[in-house]
Amino acid sequence: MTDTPAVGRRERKKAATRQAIADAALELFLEHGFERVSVRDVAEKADVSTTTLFAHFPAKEALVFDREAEVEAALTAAVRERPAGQDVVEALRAHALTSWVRMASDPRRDGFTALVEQTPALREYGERMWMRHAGALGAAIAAELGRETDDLACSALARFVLEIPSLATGRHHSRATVETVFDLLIHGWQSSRHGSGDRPAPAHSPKDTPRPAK
Amino acid sequence: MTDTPAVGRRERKKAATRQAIADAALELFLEHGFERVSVRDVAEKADVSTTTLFAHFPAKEALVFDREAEVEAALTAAVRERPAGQDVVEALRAHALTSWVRMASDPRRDGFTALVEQTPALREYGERMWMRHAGALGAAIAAELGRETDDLACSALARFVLEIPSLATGRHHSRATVETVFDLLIHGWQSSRHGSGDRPAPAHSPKDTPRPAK
DNA sequence: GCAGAAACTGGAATGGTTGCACTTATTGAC
DNA sequence: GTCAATAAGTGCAACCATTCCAGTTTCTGC
Repeated sequence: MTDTPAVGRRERKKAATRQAIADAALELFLEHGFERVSVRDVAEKADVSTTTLFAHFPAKEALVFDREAEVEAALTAAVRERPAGQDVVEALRAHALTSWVRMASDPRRDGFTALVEQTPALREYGERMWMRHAGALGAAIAAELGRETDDLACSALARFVLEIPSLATGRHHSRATVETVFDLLIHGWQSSRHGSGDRPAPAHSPKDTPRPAK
Repeated sequence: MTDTPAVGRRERKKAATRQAIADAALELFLEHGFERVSVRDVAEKADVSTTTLFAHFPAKEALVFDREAEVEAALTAAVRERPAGQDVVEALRAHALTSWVRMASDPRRDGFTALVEQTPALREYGERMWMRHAGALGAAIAAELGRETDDLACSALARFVLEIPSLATGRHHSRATVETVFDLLIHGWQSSRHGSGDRPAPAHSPKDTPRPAK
């Protein structure tokens, strides 16, 4: 009785419908597998028409990744509202470590993670999902640095950072992955010639034909 | 009558069929647009069944990008057969400049380029296509450097390099794009604070507190 | 209240993709 | 040459995601 918090009944119902669809989808996918469940099944279980389902989600794969909007908001917020004096890249690293690594190691998400990693269509969709945010992130970075909105270096940095989740899948130590890739981004490939690295000639090299040119 | 070059009639015919399909597809797409041509149309024009079409290409979009295999081969060859003493990254930059930039500016490809850029499904498929080579390229780099096949830095480098074509689309000076991104990759973000860039702080803060630690 | 917008519905159509049972062509071995 | 094995191709029907359409119901602002 106390609050009419500016969100009307309509909006609430819409959100509820959306949530019902996403919940139904995840449950069915987890139980039977993504490709063995049709969108009609999902719509059925959520008690809506398939038309409605597609009014809320642009594709079957999107049913699994609700939350895109929030993820992008968090991403740009991480650079825009970073602690005073903090480097943009540093802010991104911090965000990656707190948000992504934490999420990856949350046991409640194990089923979800397994589902995505075992379903090619979902892995692919997930990777593209990250890249869809590259524009927004690049623009945010550029804005912070006072460069043109489509500044190449900023766009590139955004894309590279957003490759990290994809690079991390299938690797055990996701924290170390984040750290390593950020080191590479900050200091460049040049400095990454650690111990074992970059003396292509000495060890085994029959592969150095002195002058092929072309 | 002189050569039986180890490729039998069967293989030749198969290749011919594949080519006929790709040719028919490109011609129809260029004339009517990608989405207004159905795979059945393409099959029809190439005088094969749609079943056969899908035996040669895994998806409608793939009809446009035949040549994937060659592209990947060229990519790994670029690092494997680079001039003696040349850095791996240098070899990749050279490859990018000669192969990609040249291709982008070839007027014979204008129609093709326009088709891809104007069709979201094709742009997307094209971007994913590059990333599909990341595994092979990363492995090739790792092999050259004597690291583990799935070495993180190598995988990351491969992916970052393969982002370049996508970053370059829509930008005028594709050569400059390649150069800039390689500079970023080699020397790192730290060094990319060029002239116009890095004094966004006037308003709220000097953002380089050297040690916020963690 | 009421008009208009927005959410939702049911069903049919479109079109990419796959499965199946079958024919035809090529090959390698005898 | 003959033949069996195999790969390429066929035609068709089915599947399913996605969209279109023509409504109906439900909110919202006035």
